[in-house]
Amino acid sequence: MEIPTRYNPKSTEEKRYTYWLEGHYFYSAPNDKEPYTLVIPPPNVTGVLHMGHMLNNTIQDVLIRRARMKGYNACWVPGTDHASIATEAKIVAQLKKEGLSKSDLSREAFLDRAWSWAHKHGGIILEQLKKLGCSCDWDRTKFTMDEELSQAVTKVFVDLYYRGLIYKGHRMVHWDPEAKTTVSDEEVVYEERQGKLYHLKYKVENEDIFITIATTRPETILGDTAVCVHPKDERYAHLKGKKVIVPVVDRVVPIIEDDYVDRTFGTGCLKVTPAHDANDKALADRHGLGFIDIFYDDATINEKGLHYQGKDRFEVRQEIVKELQQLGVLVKVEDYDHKVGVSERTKTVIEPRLSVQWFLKMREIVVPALEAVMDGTIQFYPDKFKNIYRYWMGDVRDWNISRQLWWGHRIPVYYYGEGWEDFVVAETTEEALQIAREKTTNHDLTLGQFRQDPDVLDTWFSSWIWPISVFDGIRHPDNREVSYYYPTQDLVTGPDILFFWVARMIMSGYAFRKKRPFTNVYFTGIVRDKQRRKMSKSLGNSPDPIDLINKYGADGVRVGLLLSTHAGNDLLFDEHLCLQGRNFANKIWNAFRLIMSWKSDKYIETSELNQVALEWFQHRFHQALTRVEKAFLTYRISDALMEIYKLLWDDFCAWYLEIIKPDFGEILPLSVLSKTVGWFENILKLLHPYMPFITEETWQYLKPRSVGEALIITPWPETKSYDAMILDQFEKATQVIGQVRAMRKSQNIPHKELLTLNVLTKSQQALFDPMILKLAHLSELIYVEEEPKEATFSFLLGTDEYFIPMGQNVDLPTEIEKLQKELNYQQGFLSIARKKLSNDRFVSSAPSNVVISERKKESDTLQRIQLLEAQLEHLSR
RNA sequence: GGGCGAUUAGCUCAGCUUGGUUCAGAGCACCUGCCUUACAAGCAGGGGGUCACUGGUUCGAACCCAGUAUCGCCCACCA
Repeated sequence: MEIPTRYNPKSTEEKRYTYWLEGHYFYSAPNDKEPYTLVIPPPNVTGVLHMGHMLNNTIQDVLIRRARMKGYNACWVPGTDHASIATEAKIVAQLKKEGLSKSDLSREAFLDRAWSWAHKHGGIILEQLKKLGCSCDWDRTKFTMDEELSQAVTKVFVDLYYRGLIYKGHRMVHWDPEAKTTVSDEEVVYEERQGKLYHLKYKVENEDIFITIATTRPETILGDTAVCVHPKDERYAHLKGKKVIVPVVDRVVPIIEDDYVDRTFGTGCLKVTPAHDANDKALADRHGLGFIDIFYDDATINEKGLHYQGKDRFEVRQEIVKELQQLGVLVKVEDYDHKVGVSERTKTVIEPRLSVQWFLKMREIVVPALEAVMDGTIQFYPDKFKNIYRYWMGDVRDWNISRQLWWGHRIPVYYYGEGWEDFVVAETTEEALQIAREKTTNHDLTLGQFRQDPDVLDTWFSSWIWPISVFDGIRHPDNREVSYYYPTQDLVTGPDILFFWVARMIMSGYAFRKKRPFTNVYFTGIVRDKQRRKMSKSLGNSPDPIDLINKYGADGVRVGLLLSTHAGNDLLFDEHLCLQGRNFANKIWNAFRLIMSWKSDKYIETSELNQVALEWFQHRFHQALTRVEKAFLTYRISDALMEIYKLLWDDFCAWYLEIIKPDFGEILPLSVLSKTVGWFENILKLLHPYMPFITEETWQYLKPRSVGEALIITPWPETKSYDAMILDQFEKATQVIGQVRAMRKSQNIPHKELLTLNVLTKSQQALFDPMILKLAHLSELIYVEEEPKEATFSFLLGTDEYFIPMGQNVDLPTEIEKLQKELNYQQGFLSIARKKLSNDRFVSSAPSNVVISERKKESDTLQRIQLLEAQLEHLSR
């Protein structure tokens, strides 16, 4: 095989991904091995891969590949989410382009369109994940609206209904007038908006006095059913029990008193619009008031709004202010900034509205879910999210699960009477009919008299059971798959869906399997640009991930993303990171080429130098591996990568390969070459989860491999203990080399001129001397008893002193200055140590080992000062 | 309004749980010199930080405590 001089990511990636697919390496089925399971956070079926997905799925792929190599039965389940409201919005937008609206189509025709859209776009994002290298078991690909998963959703609804946890309620809900549906509390986001506070005066009935209220939404006076003051407010004491006339509509409404009112805000008097404000509704309930709904479902004013009927709420706001002014009741207008709730999906201002909806009771279901996270049964990384979780779980309100949409799981409720009062809940219409017949004792009841609830369920009502439903564990709780794979191991997701998804999966896990759905949750950060702006389509600051892959290679992009990601920290993405990843891939490729270029012969004897190098690298490798394992224990995935990065680049390439690199024309002993290949292979193993393509590619070139020897399934190296002393000695040897190199540089001594190094030491450690000789270009290294007589350059390491004979053109002043600087530093250091030691309280209070080490510092420093002074004197002569 | 977290080199972050390890580490960026026969997507060398601020505890504080400032996040019905 010809090895290309340059690594070619594109051809390699296509070739290797096909190779893995054909080898069925991603495939998983229950067996005797211990499972390691991941379920993908299902992206929206119509979505396109963005940087957040890239990060999230790269992390999952690292985890699953590592688990696979560690011998687990690794299973990563991919899939997509139907994303009820988001997808429906896209279809509606598509219709709009054709001049159609949703109501122009029948439900069936609309769903046909949605399905064809889903089929057309559904595969795109998964194909993109393949480009990234994701090793999902594609045979298991699931969609939340698959028949099997849809039945699970229905079963869960029915089950919870009969457990008394789902109920139908007339409540104040969040209404999205754009999508014309309710949304849950979590789907409302609050945005700071500049607004106005309007002061309006209402005339008191039969009297010539007025009361002034303050409101940000003057259009809602059309629905006023009272005004309210604080019972202890002296200013309004004389108005007790009286009535006022609402301007424009001329409705007579009572003045009520409630200590809910903040006397210091506005005028201390507020208007009550129970149909369009949750607080007002609560007030109205306490005081037995009625409510007047003034909106159609698109938030235009309905017939209650007189001449405003048919106009949009914001338009009406402008117009009614003018009318109020003309009526002379607009007292003043103040600027007022406040938070406005908008729909997460459509960004439309949410309209609080009274409506009949389906709710899931949260009180009970939350209990085991909260406990599991608090007692560590489920671990969050980083754990600061525990607090946030606890706070939210502590006062979560019932979950509004019904949506006035068509795309989604239709609510399994069947009405058989005239209105919406008589209904049955069942998994199938047949079952429903049977129940209804028994309930009504009307055995002539027919399917024709049945109407299924028109609403669908919140998207999250299907994804909250995802870890169970992908293994069909709802319909068949004891099936082999779910028994084997559930609970899953890790969940990797963004903190933005902590409440939407993570919390609810934990609830459903306990509600339906009495077990946690996963053991660990790794929260990724949000991918931002360098200015810390969230990456988004509208800002145009988000690179196309596929472009990046084409430019830097999938491995390069993966490394770029992972190098700077710390759990829970936002990732400030910069293309430069990918460049670093690509350069790293290049480094691997060149190390590989170098090794492949070496000739070997089994009859050549291993030199002392090579033995030393091999000895050291073994310890260094196991030190790195130990650190990698430790980092993974706490999901410090970027730390682990950096450790391997340095192992390959600094230790393997810069030191090890340089040490054993044969001189021109030399041939390596076979045993050295094969051991070198072995260490390189070990590094490839550690690197494989991060950079699957280039590692598999080089792995396959290194040796002929059978199907069972693919890197992707090669066992992960065993951690062994290592000798820190040897690593220290090596470290010291590298410092000697560095000092000699620096000396050469400052004195312009060419590499070709071999030098002699004299060492004056108390602690002779000659193990790495051969390496020093080679890499510092020395002719010899001599241990001496005392300082050489002739003038030399010198440097200190610890208490060892090194001397190099001076050549011809010596730059003495530079040398003297350097020594002087060092001397000053040492003297400063000495004074710090002495200051401590002269403090009686330090000597008496500090632990003895600290005092001893301080004494050693003092004596060592003194010794160094003496050496430096002697050198200086020597040179100054 | 309530709560949580952060503030360490130009940038992104470790270190803080258990205060003392030769006066703080990494990667990137930067500076200097090198196209040396794996790699200029590289090699060798180098500079750079009163650990946000103010107090306190202690023989000793980046680390523990209190306060201040700035930033970020989550929650919340003040019209």
